[in-house]
Amino acid sequence: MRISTKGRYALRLMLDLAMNEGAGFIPLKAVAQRQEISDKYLEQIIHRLSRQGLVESARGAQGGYRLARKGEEYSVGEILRTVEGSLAPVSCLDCGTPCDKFDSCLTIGLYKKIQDAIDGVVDNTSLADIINDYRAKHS
Amino acid sequence: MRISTKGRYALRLMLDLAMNEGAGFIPLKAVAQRQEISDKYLEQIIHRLSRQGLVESARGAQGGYRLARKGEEYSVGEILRTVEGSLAPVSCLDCGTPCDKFDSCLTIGLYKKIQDAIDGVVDNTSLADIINDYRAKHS
DNA sequence: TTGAATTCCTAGTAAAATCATAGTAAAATA
DNA sequence: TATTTTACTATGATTTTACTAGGAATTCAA
Repeated sequence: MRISTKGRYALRLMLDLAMNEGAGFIPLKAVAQRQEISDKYLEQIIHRLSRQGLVESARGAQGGYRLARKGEEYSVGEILRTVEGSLAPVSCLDCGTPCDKFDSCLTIGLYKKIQDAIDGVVDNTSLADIINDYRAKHS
Repeated sequence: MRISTKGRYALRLMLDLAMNEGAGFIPLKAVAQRQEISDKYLEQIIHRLSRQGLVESARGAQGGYRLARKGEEYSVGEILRTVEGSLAPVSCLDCGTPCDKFDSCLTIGLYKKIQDAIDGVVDNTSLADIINDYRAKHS
């Protein structure tokens, strides 16, 4: 039930961009240094976020990335799903096409509840929420 | 965020034993056949459950396994943790010893919420709950 | 007492996933 | 034109997952 580094790095990356909102395009290397993450690995991760339109990019000198929207308009769930693929605890819940034993499956109800519980958190927490919580705690 | 086969098989195994409560010791092969799971793999899984006292075993002919308690006295969380080790979404939440960046970590609060959400489901669902829900739905 | 059934325990192993690293192409800027 | 930066693909190491194999120990029944 672990969130992979991909997901965790994506979150830290997006939070870093959110905290630097308004500073224009930020080169990925700067984020990588601040977050102490391999910049080449971060590159792969942000690539997905970029293709899905979660961040905007600018090539070349003075280029970099920035959020496409405001921090409060990103849910953690959207970010995690973009890089991790799915947060479902079992694959049957993934694509809507149930497995062949769906009707006789004792456990599917439990897994749905787990999924709903996770979704309830990640879909109702925004990047801004996280930053605000943190600032409130450290002031 | 997937529950591994180990966890899912353990659940099905325990549910199978729960549904056969009162039938004495049940050989693992019977469970394996009913659940269509490799009996050798199940053996490994139940071994952990057995060492932790979740099931009782009897060796030799007419031997097998049975629940150590009643179905309503097992939470799904206990079973999953026994075989999977931990349900925490990140390792920092595992052993209580926080990582070195704990205080400056923006995201730990989020991960705690996710963990609490998952725990809220699995620690408040018993084997008997699952069976009752299923029977209610299929009557 | 022998044989069958069954748990107990340890190793090994193939495939998949994870976590990167490397290198090159393309674009933008100064 | 040189430098900076993203875009994209390929590759590799390590770890985890999901099993498989085999034999020892135990129990029961004939």
